[in-house]
Amino acid sequence: MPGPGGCGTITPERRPRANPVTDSSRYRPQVIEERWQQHWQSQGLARTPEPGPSAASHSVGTGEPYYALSMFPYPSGSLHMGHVRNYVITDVIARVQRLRGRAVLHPMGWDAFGLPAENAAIERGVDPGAWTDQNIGQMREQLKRLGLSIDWDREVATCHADYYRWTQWLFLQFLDAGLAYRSEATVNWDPIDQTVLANEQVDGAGRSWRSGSLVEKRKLRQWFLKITAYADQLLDDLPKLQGWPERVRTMQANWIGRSTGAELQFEVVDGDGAGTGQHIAVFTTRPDTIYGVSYVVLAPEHPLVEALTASEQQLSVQAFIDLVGRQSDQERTAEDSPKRGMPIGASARNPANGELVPLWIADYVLAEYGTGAVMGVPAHDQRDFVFARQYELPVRQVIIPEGSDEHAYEGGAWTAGGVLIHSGPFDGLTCAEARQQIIAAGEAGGWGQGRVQYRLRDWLISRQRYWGCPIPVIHCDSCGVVPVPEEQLPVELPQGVELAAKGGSPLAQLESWVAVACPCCGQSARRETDTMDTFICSSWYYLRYSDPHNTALPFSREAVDRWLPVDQYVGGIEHAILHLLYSRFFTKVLRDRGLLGFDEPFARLLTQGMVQGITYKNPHSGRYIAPADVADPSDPRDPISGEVLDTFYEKMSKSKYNGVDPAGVIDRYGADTARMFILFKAPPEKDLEWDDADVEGQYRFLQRLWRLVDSAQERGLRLAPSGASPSGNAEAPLTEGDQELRRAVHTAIAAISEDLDGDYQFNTAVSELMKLSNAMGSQLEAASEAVAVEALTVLLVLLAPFAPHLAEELWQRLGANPDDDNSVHRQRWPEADASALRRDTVTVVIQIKGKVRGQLEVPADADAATLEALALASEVAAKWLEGQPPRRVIVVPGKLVNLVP
RNA sequence: GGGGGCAUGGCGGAAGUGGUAGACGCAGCGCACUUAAAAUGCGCAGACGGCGACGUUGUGGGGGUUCAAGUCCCCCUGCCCCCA
Repeated sequence: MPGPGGCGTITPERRPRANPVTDSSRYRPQVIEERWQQHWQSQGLARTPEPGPSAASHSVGTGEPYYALSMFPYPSGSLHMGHVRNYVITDVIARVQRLRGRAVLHPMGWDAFGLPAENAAIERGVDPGAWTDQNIGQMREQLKRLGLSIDWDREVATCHADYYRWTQWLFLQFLDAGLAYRSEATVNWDPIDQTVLANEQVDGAGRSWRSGSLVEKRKLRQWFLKITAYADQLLDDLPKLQGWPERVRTMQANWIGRSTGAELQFEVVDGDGAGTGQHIAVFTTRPDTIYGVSYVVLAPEHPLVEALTASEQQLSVQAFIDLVGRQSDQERTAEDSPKRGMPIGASARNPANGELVPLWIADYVLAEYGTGAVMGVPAHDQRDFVFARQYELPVRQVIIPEGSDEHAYEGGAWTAGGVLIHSGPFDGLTCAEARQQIIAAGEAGGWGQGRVQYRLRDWLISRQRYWGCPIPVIHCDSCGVVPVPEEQLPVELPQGVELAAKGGSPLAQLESWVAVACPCCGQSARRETDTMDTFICSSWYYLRYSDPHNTALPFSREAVDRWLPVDQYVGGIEHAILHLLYSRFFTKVLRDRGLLGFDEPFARLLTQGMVQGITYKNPHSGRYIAPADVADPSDPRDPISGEVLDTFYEKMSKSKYNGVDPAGVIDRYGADTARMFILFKAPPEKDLEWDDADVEGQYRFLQRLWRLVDSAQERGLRLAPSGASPSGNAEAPLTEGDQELRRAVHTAIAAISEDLDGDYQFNTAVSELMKLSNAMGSQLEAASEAVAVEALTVLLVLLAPFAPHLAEELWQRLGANPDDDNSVHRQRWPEADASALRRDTVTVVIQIKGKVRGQLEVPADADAATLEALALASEVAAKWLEGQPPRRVIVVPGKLVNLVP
């Protein structure tokens, strides 16, 4: 591949300048990029401006704060293309905002706790902390090669004690607020990783998101955060997030899953039909269908099941419970899976009409949701309908569509609205009316009440793992759960723990660490040995960046309110639910604690698409083939069998051999090419197909820019110190060529400014840069010096956010002095000059009945009547109207004239 | 099953509030430079017809609204995502 080698042995300075085809006119990113990265670092170009008079000396960066944030990475040790895309997007945003005069915070850090470090420790006997720090070091160096304008002075790592000290401090805030509690719970137990998982970490097939093993159910005493207490706020504030993608808001709303309905009490009856005093509470969103109940179903885990099961049913019920226990929630409730259940030999009384209905247990009812019991209304719920058909339970219709007869809908459940029948005093009411009145009747009769139910569960945060943030509490036999006093924070992770042991928390095995005096009574007590879910650590890191060196608090109120909410957050769609919901929850809790003064942490969210690599697969063997082993990409064949391969793009991964290493791309083309390619190839939120040929094309574009500036330099053009606008005047009007070039320049300013405002469209912004470059390529040579210099100045400033190294190099080559800090990155974003965009004549289209038939060059200020007259007089009109006057004429000034015969 | 999104040349993708479809780039073709190639520069390029100026057709398929539809409405097909 003819990549840029950088193999010349003669330094540019020693070459004679006369020959245009010299090494000095070759773009060699390998030489310039590292130099500028070091220079910028020494100049503090990415440093976050602090408020106050000291910063006022410089014109740039003293404006309103702007916070540009990428989702911080897990430090795996190697950067992949998904990271590159994420951080380049955020970097462009940060750089544009600086050029626009904003004071920019653009930080980076590490989501550094988690299982990979612990697994590496077990497999290789290394210290998880040392392993993680080494990875951080590697990744930081890789990131720096991208030329990101990150303020590294604000770097945080969640696994460092100076960070997790405050994670613990914040946990104690939750504890103090009554939002952290311990509870015995059925938990998802991962038998491979030997830990519990949050519901969110179990996939649709009931497998661990990390180990992939089937998750088991276990009862354990666990720590929870009471996110359900904020369910309403988290849902109701979603409409505030207009800068978020609609689908992310929808996903969060679905996840919270608020449903309004009623909790109704069914009294258990004995064999003679007499009440036993025991009640089964069911939750339903359809209290209006209560007269259609034909049975009540309990979750197999429901606490009353054992007591209520008739003795002759004991064996089969127990067998059924065991069977269900092996299924995941998803399997149990999937609509297409068979519903299974059995009667337990007891009955309950319908509180509305006094009827006795049988009690069942079934797999599709979950103990965790609602009350763990539902009323079965086969006529008006599809799952109940399927269940009833299967077990020959009665189906009674109590809702009919308005105006229809009652037998019209027997084929399946009628789940839409209608009018009540067979419902005693409620007959004739609409569903909505009946819901209210039946709830009212229930409240009056003591057998029901309105209730709001959420799909959202409390957040299980306990992990039986070493490499996480220790939960800062102490268990004392006499005082109970005692928070570790603030001044004793951080509770540091101890060294030398045996990590390979299975079956519980590694910390529990280190007696010297566990045994501690109770802070309350001084008696011997024991530390909590669970660590926190790493999602806790990532739920507040964006706050810490505002004040990363604070040793008295996680952040000061002043700093956090100055920088937040984050103006633009950028990251993967995979965090649409968990991380973003948890962060919103944290923000609201901390607001209620008075620690910060805003409701939502992220004003705008950009979810960038995946980076996909070209993937070859043998359709018969199912084997993936590395692109390097495919001899002819236009006819991809298996290198061994010669079979034709399937070709497609898929997310880059090792097992598919379709990954592209960012370091290799930077080595070959430089960071600027990689940045430009990624931004240009696809809109930011869409998946991006990595294509070496397109990368090559992007490199050629940067080379063209290099040559363009090189020849301008040969001509002796230098950047003007003042930057006065060469707009011409009456005595010395601009030539037509100058006007045309200026129009191209200011069109680019307007278009790119538009593309970078709010909704970011980097792909079209880059294409506008290309257009400007094309225009300059043909017109710069003939342009006057003033206009040419303006064009060059604008081109380089517009280029600066995208290809920062090249823009800076060319800026300096055109005469700016790097030593007096005249960086292209400290310039002002240009303003489009409306007078440059003005033109004397414009082309309008002549349509005949909506079809384009010709064009007309007209004065730009021609009014509708003039345009109509010109169009009617045109040859096009003569040809198509055949002498008849048009029935109708539509004129869109500056655009078209439509003649309708 | 529910909710959301998408569908435009050989390919990636452009097209404020309906107003010249295909910007920009990749791949391709032609020309110039070169002994030649690479690189570079210039040009062509939706499809069909025509030597041509042009004409017809064209944004997944079908219908509709409109002077005018990629864009708005209805139906259908396919793909993707989320929730069940």
